[in-house]
Amino acid sequence: MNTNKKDALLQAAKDLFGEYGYVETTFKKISERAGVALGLLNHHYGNKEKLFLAAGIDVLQHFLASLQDAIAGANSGYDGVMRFCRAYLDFSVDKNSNWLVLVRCSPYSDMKTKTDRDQMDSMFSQVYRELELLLDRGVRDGSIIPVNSRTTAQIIISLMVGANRTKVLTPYAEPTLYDNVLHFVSRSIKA
Amino acid sequence: MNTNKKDALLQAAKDLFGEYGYVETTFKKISERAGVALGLLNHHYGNKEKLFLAAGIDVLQHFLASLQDAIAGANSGYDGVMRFCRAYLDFSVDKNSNWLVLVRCSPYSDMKTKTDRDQMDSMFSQVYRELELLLDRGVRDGSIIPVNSRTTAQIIISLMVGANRTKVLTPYAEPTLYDNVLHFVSRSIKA
Amino acid sequence: MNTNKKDALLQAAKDLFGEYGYVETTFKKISERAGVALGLLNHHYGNKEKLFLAAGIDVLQHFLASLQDAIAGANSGYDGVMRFCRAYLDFSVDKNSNWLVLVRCSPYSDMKTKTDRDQMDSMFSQVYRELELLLDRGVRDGSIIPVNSRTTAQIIISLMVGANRTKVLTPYAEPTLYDNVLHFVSRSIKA
Amino acid sequence: MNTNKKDALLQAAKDLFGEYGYVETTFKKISERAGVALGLLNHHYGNKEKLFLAAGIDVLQHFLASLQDAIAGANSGYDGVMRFCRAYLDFSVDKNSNWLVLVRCSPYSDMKTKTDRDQMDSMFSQVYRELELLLDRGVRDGSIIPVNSRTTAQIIISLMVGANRTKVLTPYAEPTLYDNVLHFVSRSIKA
DNA sequence: TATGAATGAGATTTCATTCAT
DNA sequence: AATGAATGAAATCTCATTCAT
Repeated sequence: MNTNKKDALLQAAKDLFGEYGYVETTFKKISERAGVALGLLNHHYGNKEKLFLAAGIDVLQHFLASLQDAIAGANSGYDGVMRFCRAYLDFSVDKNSNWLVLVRCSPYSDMKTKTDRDQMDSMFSQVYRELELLLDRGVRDGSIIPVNSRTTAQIIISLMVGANRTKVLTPYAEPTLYDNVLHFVSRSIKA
Repeated sequence: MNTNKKDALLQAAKDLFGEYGYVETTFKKISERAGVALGLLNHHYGNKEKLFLAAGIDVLQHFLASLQDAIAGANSGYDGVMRFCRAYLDFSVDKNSNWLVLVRCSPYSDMKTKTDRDQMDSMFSQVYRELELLLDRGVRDGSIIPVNSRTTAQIIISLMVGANRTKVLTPYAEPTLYDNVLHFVSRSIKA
Repeated sequence: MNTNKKDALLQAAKDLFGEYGYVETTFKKISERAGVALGLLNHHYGNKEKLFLAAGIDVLQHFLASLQDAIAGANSGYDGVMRFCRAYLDFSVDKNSNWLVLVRCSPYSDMKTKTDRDQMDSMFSQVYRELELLLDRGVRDGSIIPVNSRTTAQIIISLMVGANRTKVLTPYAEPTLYDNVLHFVSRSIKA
Repeated sequence: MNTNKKDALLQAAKDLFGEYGYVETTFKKISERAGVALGLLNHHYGNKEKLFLAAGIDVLQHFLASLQDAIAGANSGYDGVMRFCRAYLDFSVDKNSNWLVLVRCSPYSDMKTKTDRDQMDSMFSQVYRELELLLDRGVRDGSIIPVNSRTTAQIIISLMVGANRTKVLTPYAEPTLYDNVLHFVSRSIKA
């Protein structure tokens, strides 16, 4: 159904967590934005941390799907890596991706429940794995210079993370930052 | 005096903001850790946000001093850039630097008072400027390949930011990440 | 329902604001007197000032109703004015009217929210208007000497206000003060 | 001396109590306005209520002196009463009289220490006594119609009180209110 | 007399969560 | 599933007052 109240709550939560961060986002605000009763939040999602986890998982799932979509048609390892990076950065500035939920605040690393933290971690690991596979492939098919895929993946993703934060959280990012970053990555791995 | 309670409060604040983040750090915890009365916090720092700002400014000042110290004796632009990066990463894992205050949570970007946000921003800008000067110098003295200093500075700092977050906030950082990052930077700018 | 907690809170607030004044009346006292949880106050009324406003409005509404009731059957302007004054003074010493809420302290004139202050003002204005109409009628029907109704209304109400304060706030009011005031008003307007 | 710190504190207290009321006036504000150290307040005045009492007494003393000054040269009882009323109302709008200290808030009637309340009461009684004496004199010298001086004094002062509150606390007072009140009093007692 | 750092009780307010309907 | 009144613990902040200097 379109007017699914459980989904409406999740969407409102993603919007608000991304916009205001974890603590400034209250159940009252979420239920009002979603247009449903306050009590429904605990009913459907248990507690705030679980709701936050659900929001994060949801964004991460779309993120992963978006990356996999982007790299699906890559015709070389190098091409795949570049598609990966472009998709990463694009997703991070897509108005509808609710990316900020993952950026704002640290409750994912503060999560009290180990299980929840693990669930997020394992999804992030999947992102790393995709990039490593592409780097390996590139080294094999000769489109990428010989590099340690694990090490290089971590550096590239660190660069994505940092560039993204510079872009969305600071006032001094150059407009061309993302393009520059892509060139930089290309230059540093291209065979 | 040595047993300055105002300073004790600031130190306790830096410790706790770094360890628990902004919201989980309460007045009660800070005053207990500092061994002073609860009311002294508002007496000396006005309110929580101002105390947080004072903590951030303090860490940032030491950070800047540390960077400037490190690059002081550089014998080339390239050498300076490498010293800069090493000092950045070293500071970020120095147990006594309270670096986490700057990493954890977003209140610096959420700060309600524009003046406060501006104060932090202007200090961060100084960090950028130092790196740009070194890059320019390296291009001039031939130790660095011809690059746009502004663009390159932003990429390098993005990489520092991302690598640092990967290191301190996630469980999957390789032990050699920082070394790898330094090699990577070196390779990408060395003439 | 009969055991309405929202209403119980309002009643407790009226009692306590009248008895102790604005600042000495705490949320704790109110919720204890009403027999409800502390948090319900903000849930239902938002904040202390809004609750105070609600209490004032409520008293004022009963006051206005009481005045209108009293003057309804007046058979002349003069009779109406006297009924008005008697009803005013009676209400001000009625144990159940919570009149003191309006007398004690000044937060109504200190109210931060302009809208709230305006709401109170417009209700007070209605009191003036009622008296002016009666004075006009009295002048027309010949039961009152020719006076400016606006001017006279303000003087009469000033006298009510002052007599009331003398009665309820000072220790030196004569027992017959109210009767004397009524005679005084009668003498000064009767044709 | 001119720069007497004790006096400076009292003056600041009178200004601020009148402007902001009892509770909104803090020791910090007073000491800052007076330009002296915070601790001096308790040192000189003991506690807040005693300071407030000192402020009230001081205003009341000037008030009494002002009334006595005004009626000193009265050439009839009637003339004296009119001088009394005019002086009352004038004082209440004199920018330098700090009259509002007596008007704002009710702490005088809430005062915990009986002795303090009594001290204020006895000064107010003196005001009543002055007016009663004038009324008696007027009845005797034939300038005032035969009235009960005690009763009439209380009514006249009630009118002063009410008119003053209407003037300084409400937005709907007519500009000519005070003049109208004086005429009204004159008409109601003149022989 | 003068200072201002220091204290801690107490106030308002927020908010996740529970629960009767 | 859905509602929103009700709860109470906990947070920030205020401020008169004390006290060492």
